[in-house]
Amino acid sequence: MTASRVLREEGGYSEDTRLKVMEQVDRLGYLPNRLATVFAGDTSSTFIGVSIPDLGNEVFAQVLEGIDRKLGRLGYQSVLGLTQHTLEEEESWIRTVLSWQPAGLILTGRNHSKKAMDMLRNAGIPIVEIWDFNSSPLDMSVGINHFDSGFDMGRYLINCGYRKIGYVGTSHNTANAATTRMAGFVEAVENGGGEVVKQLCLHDTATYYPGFYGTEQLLASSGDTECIFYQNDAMAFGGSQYCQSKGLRIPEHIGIAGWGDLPIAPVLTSRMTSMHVPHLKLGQTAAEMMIARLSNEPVENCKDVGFRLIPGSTVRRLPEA
Amino acid sequence: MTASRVLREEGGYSEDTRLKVMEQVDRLGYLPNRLATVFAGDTSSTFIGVSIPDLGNEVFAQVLEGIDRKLGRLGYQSVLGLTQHTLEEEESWIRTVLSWQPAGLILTGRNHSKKAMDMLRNAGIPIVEIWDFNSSPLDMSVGINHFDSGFDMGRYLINCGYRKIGYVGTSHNTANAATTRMAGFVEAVENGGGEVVKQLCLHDTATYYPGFYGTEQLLASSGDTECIFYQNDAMAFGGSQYCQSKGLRIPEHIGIAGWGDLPIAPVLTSRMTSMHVPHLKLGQTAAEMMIARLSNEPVENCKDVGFRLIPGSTVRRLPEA
DNA sequence: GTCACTTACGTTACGGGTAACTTAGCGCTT
DNA sequence: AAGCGCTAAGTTACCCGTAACGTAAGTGAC
Repeated sequence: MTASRVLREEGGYSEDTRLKVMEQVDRLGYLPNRLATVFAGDTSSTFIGVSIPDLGNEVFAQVLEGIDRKLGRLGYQSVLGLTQHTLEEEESWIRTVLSWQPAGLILTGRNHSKKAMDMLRNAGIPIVEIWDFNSSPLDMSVGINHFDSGFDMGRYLINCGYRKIGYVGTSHNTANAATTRMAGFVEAVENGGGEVVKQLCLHDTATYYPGFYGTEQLLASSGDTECIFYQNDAMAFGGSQYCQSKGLRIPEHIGIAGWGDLPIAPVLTSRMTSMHVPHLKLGQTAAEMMIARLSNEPVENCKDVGFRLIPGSTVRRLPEA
Repeated sequence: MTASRVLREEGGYSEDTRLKVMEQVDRLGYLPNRLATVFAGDTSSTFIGVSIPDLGNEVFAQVLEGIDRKLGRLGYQSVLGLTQHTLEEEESWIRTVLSWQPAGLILTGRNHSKKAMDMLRNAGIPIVEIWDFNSSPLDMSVGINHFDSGFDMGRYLINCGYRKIGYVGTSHNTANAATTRMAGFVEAVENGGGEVVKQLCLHDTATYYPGFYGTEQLLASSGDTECIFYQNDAMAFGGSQYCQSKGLRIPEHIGIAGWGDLPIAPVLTSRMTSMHVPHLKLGQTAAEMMIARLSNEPVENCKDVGFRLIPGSTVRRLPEA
């Protein structure tokens, strides 16, 4: 007991005793068993469950980096769950991770299976839903409005004078943020008198190569496409490489627009038209909200970190009005 | 107790009782507290601590993806630690994560602080050191021989006829795999009668933009450089973009060689000369070794997953002998 | 009817840390 | 010298799941 007091620096022991305890700690290489503390119910754990769809997508890797760096600095640990974009994986991961008594959960996306929702509600721990901004979250939410970001890009491309526009992305069983962006995009294009000549949703990862062959497929079936909007910058870059390999000049022959503004963008000779999203900050904000809640500080429970359109030079300039 | 037996499907209860238990489980939304089980010492936990330097580097994101996907499928959870390439961060993370009684640890790199080594030895749990192949690991190891991979690239560039070769990478307080690669590279170049005109180690992340401005710096001080070897593909790509922006043609005016063979490589119009490393497989192998050990299956304790030189077309072809 | 055995379920104890309480010893006051 | 307040240290009980053991019925053989 006295040793426990010394290790927690609780006071109520003499300097003499403290030294004796520390000596034995060193001699034995003693490490406290935090499981016992949490188990006894005296404090909550320092685990934060973090679910992420996949790490092949650089965007999510950055979000996770933002989360874990912030959590780590404040004495918490991320327990990772890669859900592969499926609600079943997420549900089974939630069940497991909750049995380890985490202090809180950070989940990517706003869709959860019914059983997952029940468990989350019963868990009685802080939950931050990230990525999709959600004004009526389970508990807390931080993200951006994907519909609006797609809509703004669609309107921008219309304003640039494009009318026959294609979309290349990936599809999953569940509606996700990318689906929402696409919906916003389609609405803006159609409102603006344009036409989405093709919505290509590949069953693949949202990375470079699918962007490359997706563009090949799209142009094969809709050769008159003037501009293509991609699910993210990696796919857009793959697409731009395909176009160049076929001798199509960007933006003279075809416009290319990405989403996410990846770290690769600043080095490209032509700046990619894209949507900048503060990924790292998004992750950090999620971690901060979580920790504020765990420290019983007041927290705004919805935060929109916003996006910013990068005009770039891979679509043609706005025509002089 | 009967409820415990039902939930573990241990047998020794009637169907009638089982149904009654399950009914209450549903009614109460009961989730078992795995902490208690582990705490009682009956089983080990299903946490695996995973330390990763950073996730901004796509290579490590892929390794982590390989690890977590495999662990997740087999019922284990990754507890993440981003060490930011420092031994101090790693040590403090190890101390914390060990207090949670993980079933095992997967650590990136072979260097650990003295105190970390003591803790790791005392922990009595399986440890896999990844990334650097290590024939005398703490416990188990899977990775590649970075010295050899640098050496092979150096020899290849010499064989291509290059003599004045530059290196652009990043530096950290501690020697790491990249340092080892550079050493192998320098040895091969000097053995082959070439000269490493400049070894530029930036205090920055190993990503696109540092590759871009590092190349600018290198060429400003050593204008006669014939070829540049980069710490990784992202930096090499940034470098190639710098060269192109200055009108330098690749490989006619300057050779570019990367390392790691990132997913971006297949879409580039000119295949990047690089070193292919099976990142995902490396992660999966680490997870498999861990789980085999935890299941008391026999495990080879050192695995070299190997690398493969991608000749590419960003360095000039071998001259006809 | 007795014994051996099985099935179904109950009871006790334990793990490691700590909250809450108790005790021992000391110095100071009156 | 008794009484009080304080500090330092010890004791007990608890958290929850399960191993190990106990027990009460039921079954079948002889």
